[in-house]
Amino acid sequence: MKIELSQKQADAIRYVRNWLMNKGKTPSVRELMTALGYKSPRSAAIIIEELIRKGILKKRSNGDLQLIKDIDADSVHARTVDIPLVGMVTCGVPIFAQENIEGFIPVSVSLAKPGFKYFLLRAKGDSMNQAGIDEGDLILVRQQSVAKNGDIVVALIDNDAIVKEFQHHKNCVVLMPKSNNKKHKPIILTENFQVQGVVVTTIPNLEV
Amino acid sequence: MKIELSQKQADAIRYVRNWLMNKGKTPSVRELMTALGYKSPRSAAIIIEELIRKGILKKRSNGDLQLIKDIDADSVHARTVDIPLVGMVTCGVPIFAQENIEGFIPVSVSLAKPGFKYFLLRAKGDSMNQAGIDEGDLILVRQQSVAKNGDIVVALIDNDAIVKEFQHHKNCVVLMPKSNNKKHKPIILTENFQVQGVVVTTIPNLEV
DNA sequence: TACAAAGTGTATAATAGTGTATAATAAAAG
DNA sequence: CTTTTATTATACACTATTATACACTTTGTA
Repeated sequence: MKIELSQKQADAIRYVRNWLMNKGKTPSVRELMTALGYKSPRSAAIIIEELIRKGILKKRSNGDLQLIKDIDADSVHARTVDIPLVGMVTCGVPIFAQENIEGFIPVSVSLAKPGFKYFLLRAKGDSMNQAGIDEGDLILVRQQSVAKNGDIVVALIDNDAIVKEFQHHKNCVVLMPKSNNKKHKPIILTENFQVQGVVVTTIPNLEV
Repeated sequence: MKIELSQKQADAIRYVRNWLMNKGKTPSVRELMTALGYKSPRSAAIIIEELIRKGILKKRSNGDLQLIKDIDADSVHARTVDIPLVGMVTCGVPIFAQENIEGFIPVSVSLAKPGFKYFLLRAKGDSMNQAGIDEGDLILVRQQSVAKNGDIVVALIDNDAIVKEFQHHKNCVVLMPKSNNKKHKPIILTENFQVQGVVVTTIPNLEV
């Protein structure tokens, strides 16, 4: 199924995706306006309406946008798969639920191997900079609920997605930070919590 | 039944929980304000109003807040509370005094249950290695002044935090070492000494 | 007891940002 | 030319946040 796109609409999609990758959220109407060279918010709003009508964008309940499908994926790059970018993790909701997914980013199949389930996460804070993960990086995570000692895992703690080193001891599990910054503490847990996945690789933030 | 929470609201809940755990009361509007990074009490008040509306907080007759239901600790999302790490115990100073606390470490609420007061202690020496406590281990201690026979208790003797097995006899209390090292002797005390707490669990050799 | 200081919850108005809608204008097409 | 389309300037309603003020309680001190 081919979708007809105007030049401006294609630009808008690319812009939304880049904004999503670099800032972790979709742009506002006025931000899209200036990015596309318009001088009125109405112009950008019309582009958005069209893309929603074509099923590429969606409007969430809170008003934010959501990038449903990536238009490059089915046309140009055959050797990529669309991996969901998980934003704010909503309380009590599976990490792959619709409301957690900000959009889809094409990732090379040499990283995201067929047969496994992956998601992308945006790193915040510097608690993992010793492990090569800096603020704003995108983290490619393979979904699995088991981990072995030394794995860098993603876990949901206190309504936040935490990325730390997994250490299983006799009675408990400790999630260790890999920062040299003393302010980052380990987290001590019982065994009855769920690991969301293990980090495969990180994609450095292109911006800055 | 799921409750939609914004990030700020989730932060607020965690903050209230920790405040409750460590200070025995809920924070004031302005304390929550600074904790959440706001600059106006109105902003924190709105968060509180929302959480009251969602049935998570409640306002008592005297105006204090009350944490009605913490989001149920299911297997996916682990909840934590910040437990003070007590370093060197200073002479004559209560164990929870500011000068004794090195920092706070998040511990799962399934280990540190709300309603009790806990602290973490670093084990030194090998007097408890038979009981699975080695040098450098972190010990999670529930604060209480009574103990029953067989409990591993923390007691302050001669300005030192001692971890030993509690045994109450007719006229005296004996603190038994559990080491196979002969140099560690039992300590015989009269009843007028203070038990600081009982050991809940130990975390092997955590470098913080 | 009286007073002052600090901390409390609450309320108001102002600001900045948001999405959206209207009517006027400019460009393109018939 | 007229008609249609795209774009503009502008306004409106809404939300989040801010600075600030007010009335009240507690607390220590003179």
